[in-house]
Formats: sequence, C-alpha cells, structure tokens
Amino acid sequence: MIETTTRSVLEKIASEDLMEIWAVLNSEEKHRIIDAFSIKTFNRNQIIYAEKDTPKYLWCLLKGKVKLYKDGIGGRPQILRLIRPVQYFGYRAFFANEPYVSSAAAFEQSTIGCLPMSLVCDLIHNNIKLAWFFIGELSRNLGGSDTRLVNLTQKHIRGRLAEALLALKESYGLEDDNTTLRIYLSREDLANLSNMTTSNAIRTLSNFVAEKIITVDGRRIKILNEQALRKISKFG
Amino acid sequence: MIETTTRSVLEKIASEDLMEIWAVLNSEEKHRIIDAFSIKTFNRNQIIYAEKDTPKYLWCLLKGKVKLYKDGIGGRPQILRLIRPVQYFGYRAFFANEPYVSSAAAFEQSTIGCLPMSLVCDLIHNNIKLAWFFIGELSRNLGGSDTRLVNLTQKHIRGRLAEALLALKESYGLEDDNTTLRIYLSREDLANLSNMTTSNAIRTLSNFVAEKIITVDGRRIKILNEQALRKISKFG
DNA sequence: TCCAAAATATGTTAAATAACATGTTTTTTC
DNA sequence: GAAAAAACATGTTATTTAACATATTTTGGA
Repeated sequence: MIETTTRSVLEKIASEDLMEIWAVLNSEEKHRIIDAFSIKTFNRNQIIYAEKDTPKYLWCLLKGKVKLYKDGIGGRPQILRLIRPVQYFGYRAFFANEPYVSSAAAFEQSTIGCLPMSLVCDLIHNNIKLAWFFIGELSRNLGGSDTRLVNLTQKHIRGRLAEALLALKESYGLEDDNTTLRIYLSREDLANLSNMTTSNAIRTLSNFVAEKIITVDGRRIKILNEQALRKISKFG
Repeated sequence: MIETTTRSVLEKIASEDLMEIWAVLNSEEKHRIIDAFSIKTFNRNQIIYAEKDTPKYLWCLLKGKVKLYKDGIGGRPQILRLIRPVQYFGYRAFFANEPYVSSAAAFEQSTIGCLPMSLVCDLIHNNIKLAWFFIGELSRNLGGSDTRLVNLTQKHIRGRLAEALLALKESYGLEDDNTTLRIYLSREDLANLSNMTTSNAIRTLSNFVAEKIITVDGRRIKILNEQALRKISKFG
C-alpha cells in the first residue's frame, strides 16, 4: 500500500527540512498529505517533467540528485539549478499559472515524493506559514537566478567552470576524504552547467589538473585548491 | 501633507492593477497603507536602491520607467528586468532575508511610491490573497529569469539585440504611430540589456537599419518589420 | 555661445570560444 | 566476450565578439 510505503520512507528520511514545512499543519491536514503523497523512483537521466508540460505536482527530492534544465538554441541544454535532498521543486510554473519553462531529470537514481498542487493550494489557504515558505523559496531562487545570469554571461570559460565546481560542492558536498565531490557528472553535464561546449569543459578541466587545482579520475573530481578556484571564479 | 499628496496621486493613477492587490483589505487596513505610503520622485539615472543595501521598502512605480540591474565583472552592468507602471519591485531580497543582489535606477524621471515591508508583512499575515499576489509575481519573475538566462547565454548578438527590442516593445509599448518604441534608451543601456559592448550595440543596430528592419533617429527607434525581429530573435 | 564632456559611429586588431575532425578509452548490450 | 555505442581527449580551424583606436556629433553647463 502506498500509505505504508510513504510512512516508512518518510520515517527513514527524518529530515527537519522536510518536516518543518508541514509542522504547521494539524493532525487532520497531515493525514491528507500522507494519503495524497506518493513516492516514485527515477533512474539515472530519467525525465521527471518536461518543458511545456502542465504542472500538477509539488515534487520533493527525498534521495538522489536532480537537475532543472532548459533546452535553448538548437536544443542545447542549460542546467539552471541543482536539487538536493530534501528540496521541493516543480511548483513555480503552477504558481505562475503557466506550462513548465524548464525540465527536470535525475542525475542518478532518485527517490522523489509528489503531492498534487491542488492540495498544496488548499493547505496554503489555511496556513499562512506555508505561503511564507514558498515566498521565501521563490525569493531565494530568483536572487540566485539573477546572480547566475550575470556570472554565466560575463565570466570567461575558466571562471564559469570554477564556479560550477564550487556550486557542485555547495549543493552535494564532499566525500569523507573532504576533497572529492560527492557527485559524478559527465563532461557534457558539466559543460551544460557552465555554458560551454563539452570539448571546452574537458580541456579546461585538464588545465585545472595541470595547474594542480583539482585532480580528475574518470568522473571523480578532487578539489585540491579551493582558494584558487574561488579566485578564478571571482576574477571571471 | 503626505496623506493628501498620496490620495491625490493615487486617484490620478486610478489603476486596477495597483488597486487589485489592496482591494482585499478592509477599511482600517487601507488607512494604514495610505498613512505609511510615501511618494518620491526620482530623476533620470537616479539610483533608487543599490546592491548590498538592506531592503526595507516595497516600491511601486506609479509613473516613469525603471531598470533593475546588476554590476558584474569589472563593474559591467547587466539589466535584469524592466519595470513599468504600475508594478511593484524591491521586495524579493526582503522576502529572501538577504541584502539586495541588484540595483534599481530610473530610466527617466519617475514617480515611485514606497511602503515599509514590515507593514506589508503584517498585512500578508491577515490576507492570504496578498501572499498569493507575491507568490504569483515571484513565480512569473523566476520563470522569466530562467528563460532570459538561456537566451542571453546562447543567442548570438543579433538575436540578443532583436530580443531586447521586442522586450522594450512588450514592456513600454509603442507611440501613437504604432511603430516607435515608447522608450528612449542610450546605446549603452541597450548594450547592457542585451549583454554586449556598446560598440556592438551601435553596429548591430546599424545593420538592422541597413536591412530595413528598424529605423533609428537618435534614440528614437521605429520597428518596421517585427516579424523579421522575431525570426532573428528566435533563430539566435 | 562656446567649451567640455558624453554619446555615437566606425574601422582594425586581438582574444575567446565554437565547430570540426579524428583517435582513444570506457561502457553498454547482445 | 565481442561488437557497438557512448564518453572522453586533443589538435586545428573558423567564427564571434571584445578591445582598442580614433573621429564625429550631440548635449549640458558656465
């Protein structure tokens, strides 16, 4: 039964982040959520929703890693945002009352919960705190998007790649060795994150290795000199 | 007295857009707004607020034209959004609980109302519709910002300039002749809107004139062939 | 009205980056 | 385990765009 599954998965997650949103609800409302909440598994590179789709659900990444991206000129994708557990996504277009302008896909196998937006709207009407949660999230995302716009348009290749590596660290953290990025991206994804061709991502990555700023072993990237990365990112 | 001024200016504006937000308030709440509302005039190029400032007010453009922009590498500004009457702005950073990441300045002499955000927050707590208004605005802006990111990074110069001209038409409309843009931007502002150097904005504008897509008379731009502009913008 | 400053215009050169070509390695699939 | 496909790597060339240089025109003050 879905309900049982939901409960057990949610209990395993046990994240304050996840729960703090719903903490404001009363017991009856919480039951409505648990009943409506369904959990799906997405495989590596599987699309969760696509541009132009009609938004219906609030998605919640429970486990795994997800990218929001948008296909541009000639279908060239640009990664817009990185989603980590436990974050909500996919609600913007619904709130704007438009079709999705971007797509979501799993970087790796991911466990994702979803809740009908109609229910979310119902709950917002009775819980101003839920409204505040979304106002805050949207505001932070918009600030990030504006900053990213300037960074991606004005920085040179090295600056953009350095920034992307720092963003990956920020979003997904490091392994226990405290140097290895806890995400393994293809060179293509790395390029789509940094607005450059795959060839240039490979080349620039090699340059960073030659300069002993990072090491690369397949898709495993170790950050040796974060200070240098910050400098390159800042200078542009 | 400010109150009198406020009333008289607001009566002149008489915009449904402006009022529909506050329509949900009761009489006592409306009085609180009118008392707290103050109206300022900004001259051409005058800065309304600057990056890193602490946000305190909800701004409302009553008359004139305003740009939101962000200084990037080497101080090169990028225009992020165009504000027209009657639109609200400057609230995002407050809601995100961060300093401003962008600045606002008047393109031309503008009349702008402002209201303490603390009051806005108070009102939101009692009026879920006000919360919905901001959720909607933030959501539409975020979608626009994501789309703009891809356009500015992937389109070539001609595409970016064509897009900028269409955006200017969209935001500020045309004069009575139904061809002349109702805004007179410097080539520099046009460049900062389209992510290119001033020289390239001038050059590309000249090319469009040579191709009979537009005419230029000083800062007065007439759109002769909007279809062509759309094609150039779309192709990239 | 004249001067200085800013804005506009245009040509030339240099730098950054994409596009293309080609080979190698790794991964997937049957 | 072999074949095919995908990913990675690297060199070369072409294109796009910025940077620079230098006039010319317009604008805003004294």
